[in-house]
Amino acid sequence: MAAQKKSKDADSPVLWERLERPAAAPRASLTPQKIAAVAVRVADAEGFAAVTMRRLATELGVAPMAAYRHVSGKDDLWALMVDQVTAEVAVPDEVTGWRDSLRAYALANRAMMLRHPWLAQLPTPHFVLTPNRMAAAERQLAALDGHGMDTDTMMAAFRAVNAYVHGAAQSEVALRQYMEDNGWASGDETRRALAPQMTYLMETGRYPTYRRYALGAGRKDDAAWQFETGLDYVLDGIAVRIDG
Amino acid sequence: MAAQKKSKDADSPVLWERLERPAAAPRASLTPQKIAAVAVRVADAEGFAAVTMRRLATELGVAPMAAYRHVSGKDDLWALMVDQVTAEVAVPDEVTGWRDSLRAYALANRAMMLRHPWLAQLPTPHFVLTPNRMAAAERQLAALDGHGMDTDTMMAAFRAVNAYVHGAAQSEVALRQYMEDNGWASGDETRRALAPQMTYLMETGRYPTYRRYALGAGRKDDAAWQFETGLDYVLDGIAVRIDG
DNA sequence: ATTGGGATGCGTACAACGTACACGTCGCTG
DNA sequence: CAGCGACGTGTACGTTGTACGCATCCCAAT
Repeated sequence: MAAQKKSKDADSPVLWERLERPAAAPRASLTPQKIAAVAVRVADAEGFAAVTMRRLATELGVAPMAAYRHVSGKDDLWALMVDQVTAEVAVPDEVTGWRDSLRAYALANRAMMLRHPWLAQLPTPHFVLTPNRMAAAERQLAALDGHGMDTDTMMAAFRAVNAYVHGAAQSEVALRQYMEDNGWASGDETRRALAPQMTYLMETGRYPTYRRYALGAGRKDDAAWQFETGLDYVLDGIAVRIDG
Repeated sequence: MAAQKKSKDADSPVLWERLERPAAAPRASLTPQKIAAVAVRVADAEGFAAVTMRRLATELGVAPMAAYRHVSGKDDLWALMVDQVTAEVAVPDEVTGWRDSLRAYALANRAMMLRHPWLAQLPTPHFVLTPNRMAAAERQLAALDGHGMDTDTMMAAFRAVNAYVHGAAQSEVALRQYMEDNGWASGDETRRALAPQMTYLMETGRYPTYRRYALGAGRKDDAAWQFETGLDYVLDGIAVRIDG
């Protein structure tokens, strides 16, 4: 039953093939960082779904399986991608005071997430214990220190800001993506497209307060204002524990 | 060129096969709701990854492609799943006052997300305009109404709570999953496992404030306290605009 | 100089997935 | 009872993640 072994050894019939080989590949061309960098570039440009191991391989000019020597799989890759973009979030040293510091951190974080929308679609926030994250935490905890909060409370404050920022940025990204997927370029256009469903819902009479918002609000498309307003709530709430 | 048509008609050689057929399938056994319900059950029990079209089919006792008559694909399915669990978040009518109302909403939402951890891993929050979501929004906006905020501000407050809840619950789920994936059952066990990395980081001397937290904090494992403390920040921040 | 071994990249291969498409089969309505 | 639309089935294709063994290279010790 044993079929003859595939013979592609030395003097095989297709010897000439061997002359076509890349001959002497430059070694150590791959590193986890390079792979992650390419992955981030692809994700930024074409979305999360475009990041496949094969795609990265071709992008790196390398065989499909090559990357597996450096990352154990997609999970690893995601963690590296997250770590890389996390490094982009920095608060300048000039910023002092707990409130300015947290605020700058939040804004930088939002900007980063809007630059890398795929972050919001990662299977699970790979928050792991990375130096970049630790540095951010230390910076903010230090800013909160010395105002009479115990360490638990300080961490809770930092966490609260983080949670808000993450949630708000995520919903912002989701809205943008939803609009893009449907080809709606502006808030007005979106509302026009959604008008039928909306008027149907409104005519049930069950949403009077929402109706007033839909008709009368003026900041419906001002994502930055919405983000900062919400952020101010969080910061004000922290201020109550600190200053008051 | 046309090859002979596949003949599995009436008097085919394998006539007997036909006797094995399910004979008279009860009709209209599938509905989008039933499909979504099964999907939610599978996701709850075995995680997001276990929800495949084929799995749902076998679970429903039906051929792999059957479900596609009722949902256009996975995206549709996800939207239905989200809508279904969204219905679980309800604030009892007895609850009055903007703060109690928002608080109850937030807690119910967190509980729901912990019951359905896969929600945090959905490719993108399918927040769409569903009746369930509209009802929740109306309820909270109404609670916020009559305190001198304009509609933009009211919506910003609701959104802020939503963003915080979503972000906080998501990170809570992520932590749980991370621990589960590594087989760590408690916070202590987790810290023991992570101790090497942690002491390494601490010995760099770059994280003094974090160090104090790691050594001295007492609420590190009290997820509910952390959630509610952060929530109180948000609510306090809103209170500033309302009460004074 | 030789040679061995560990690190790196390649090729093949497989199972599982989403889903397109054409087909049988049912129940209802004329 | 004829036919038509809704429903479930079967087959099939392209894509994905990745296991596994082999080929090749660099470096170090002889």
